[in-house]
Formats: sequence, C-alpha cells, structure tokens
Amino acid sequence: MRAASELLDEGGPDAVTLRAVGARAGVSRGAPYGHFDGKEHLLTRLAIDAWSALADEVEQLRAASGATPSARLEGALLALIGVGRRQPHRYALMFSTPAGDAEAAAAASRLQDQFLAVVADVVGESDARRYGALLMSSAHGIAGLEISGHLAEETWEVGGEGLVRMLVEAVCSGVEGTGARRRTAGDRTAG
Amino acid sequence: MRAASELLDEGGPDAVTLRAVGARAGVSRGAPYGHFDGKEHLLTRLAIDAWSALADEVEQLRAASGATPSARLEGALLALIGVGRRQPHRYALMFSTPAGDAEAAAAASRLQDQFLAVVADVVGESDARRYGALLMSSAHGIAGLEISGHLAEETWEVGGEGLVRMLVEAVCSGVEGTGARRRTAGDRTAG
DNA sequence: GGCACTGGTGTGACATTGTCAACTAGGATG
DNA sequence: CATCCTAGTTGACAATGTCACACCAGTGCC
Repeated sequence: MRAASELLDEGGPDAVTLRAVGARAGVSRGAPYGHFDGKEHLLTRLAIDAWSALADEVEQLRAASGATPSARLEGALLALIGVGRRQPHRYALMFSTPAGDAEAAAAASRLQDQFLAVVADVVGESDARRYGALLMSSAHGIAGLEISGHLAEETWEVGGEGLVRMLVEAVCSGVEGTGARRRTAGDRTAG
Repeated sequence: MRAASELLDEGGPDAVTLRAVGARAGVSRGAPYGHFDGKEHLLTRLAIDAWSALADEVEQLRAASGATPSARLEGALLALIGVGRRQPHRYALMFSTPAGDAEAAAAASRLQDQFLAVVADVVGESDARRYGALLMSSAHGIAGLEISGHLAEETWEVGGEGLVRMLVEAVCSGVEGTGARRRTAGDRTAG
C-alpha cells in the first residue's frame, strides 16, 4: 500500500487522503484501516521509509571507495538536499513527523550515525559531533530554504551547491588550522 | 481577527479552523469570509505578520548601539531561532506559505535586507550575500531541527546557541584572512 | 421621515474527509 | 461440511471549508 507514496510526491500531503490511497491501490476507502491505525500512522510509515532510504543512500556513499573523505562529506550533504529538491513533500514530512514514534526515531538515528561517520572521517572523532550538528543544520536549512523558494541564486549570488562547497571548505581548512590529525589530504582546489 | 494568531500558537495550524476563529472572535463561523478570501488567505496573512515582526526585531536590533557587529549578527541569528522556539507553528507557517504571494515575498525580502546589512557589517559588502545565505541557511536549519527534535544536545554535544557561536566565530576568523584561502589557524575556541 | 446602499454578520446547505461499526467474500483448517 | 481468519466493502457520523442567501445597523440622499 505504499502507493500512497506516489500521492505524496505528486500532490503533497494534502493529496494523501485515505480514499485516494484506496482508489489508487484498487481497493475501497476503508481498506487502509486494515493495514494502518489511521492516517497519522500511514504518514509516519512514509516518513520512516524516507529516513531509511536516505540512511541507505549515505551508507552506500560511505562505502564507495575512490572518493576522498571531504568528497564523501559533500556527497552526504548533497544527498540530503537532493531529497528536498526531488521530493520536497516527502522531505517536509520527514521533519514533521511526531517525535514520539520510536521506529521513526530509530531510522533518523541511523541516518545520524551514518552522517557522523562521514564527518568523523574529515574532522576526527573528537569534533565530529559538534561539526556534524553544524553541517547537518546547515544542509537542512539549505534544503528548507530551497523548498520554500527563499534561496534564489540571483539574490544570494550562490546556490545550494555553492553553499555546500563553502561549508566543506571551511570545515577542512578549519581542521587544518587546529591541527586535528586526520589524513584529510587536501584535495579541494578552490574553483 | 488576528485572534487567529492565538489559535496558531496554541494548537498548531490544524487548530486554526474558521469556526474556531469565529468563536474566539465572538462571531460566527462564516464571518471571517467577510475579511479573508478563505483559509489560505488567512494563513498567508499570519505568515506576513510573522515575517514583518521578525524584520522589525532585526531592524531594532541593528539600530541598537553599544554592540559589536558580530554580537549583532549573533543576535539576529538567535532572533530567528527564537521564533522557532517560542512559536514553532508560526515559524513553520512562515516557510510554508505559497511563494506566489507578493506581500509575503515583500515581507520576507525586508527581513533579508535587514539581515544582509547585519552580515555586511561583519564580513563587508562584497561577501555579504554569500555569507548571508550560508548563515541564514544554517540558522534556519538549526531552528528547524530544534523544532522537530532532531538536535538533542546530549547527542550532538552542542545546542542552538553553541552552533550559532561556532558560526559567528568561524565567519569572523574567516574574514580576518580575507582571501580565497583562510589558514590563519589562530583563534578557534569552539567551546 | 422614508429609502437605497454598504459593510459586517448569521445561517442553511453541500462536498470532502477521517473514522468506526457492522457486514461479507474467499480461503485455510478441523 | 463447519469454523475461523484475513481482507475488503459499505453505511453512518462528525468536523471542516466553502458558498449563497437573509438580516441588521449605520449613512447619505430625496
């Protein structure tokens, strides 16, 4: 019954009516109640799937060899922003799900762990949490502003990719300065 | 009829029903239609008010003497985050209003201008837009993650204030270097 | 005074939606 | 064949957004 996912991506959360879900699935309006406790539960499931898929994406990206740690970090940040671009409604749903759900919290935690590992490869274990929070917040903000249309490039002279690059560079150079030992092997050439 | 604002802050956007608005205003359910084109329009008005109030706050903060530019920047970032903390539903509404409304865009633009001026006092005119976009995105992300409960301090070892301080310090030290490469490597405290 | 007009209001009506209870068809199991 | 479980269907109800129409006070004009 995850054909509800299509409705979410197509018409936003308002288009996800149980009747429409049933119609798309070829059943009738009350059928979804046999699988979910209600609309809230259905949306929570969609959010869990989204968290899980993004965690998988970052995990896969982390396992990809042939990329420098900073490139993987940039990729992870762009993965988050990419969801916001391709599936803005799903992205909004991810961060609007009630915090009480244990399964959703677990999925989100899995993404956080993956992301933390990517960050740690760049800044080291000791600073990973602080920098991770900063980078995650920034990427989340970039995604949110892009979705809401408040990040027009003609206004700010820079788009999401540019901001991500600024972040990664700043973190890398900042780490160099403090002497946090890590084989970051400066790979970025400004430009 | 801005008593609808109370409902928004109390019970979230779902609590803002035209019937409840009418009841709280002492009128009947259809009365709001004499003042607004519909629910969408009412919510847009609330969003415009929120944007405008925040712009006023930053403007007032900018005019306050006796504070260093970086302190004013920190204050501006915390002002945004503060709205997210004190009135999370209103904050979410601000960034979910349809991008088509001209008045809302104007109010948002006014805040952007105020914020840009604050940033320019720290990093200079030439870099204000790029850094402004980065800082605004980061603050927006911090606010969003705090609202959704994904920025627990015990997980990330740092809270919203700490992240803002990291940002301001990073920008300030970065500007000292004034160049494409900033390896001043001098003053990072982050703690 | 009488009257049309206007802005705000009250109310009935309708469609949509979430939700639940009762009921039904189809297959597995004894 | 009888029983039971699973999935599905339908009827019903409440809440809500929305519109059309009636009402009512004030205001200017004859």
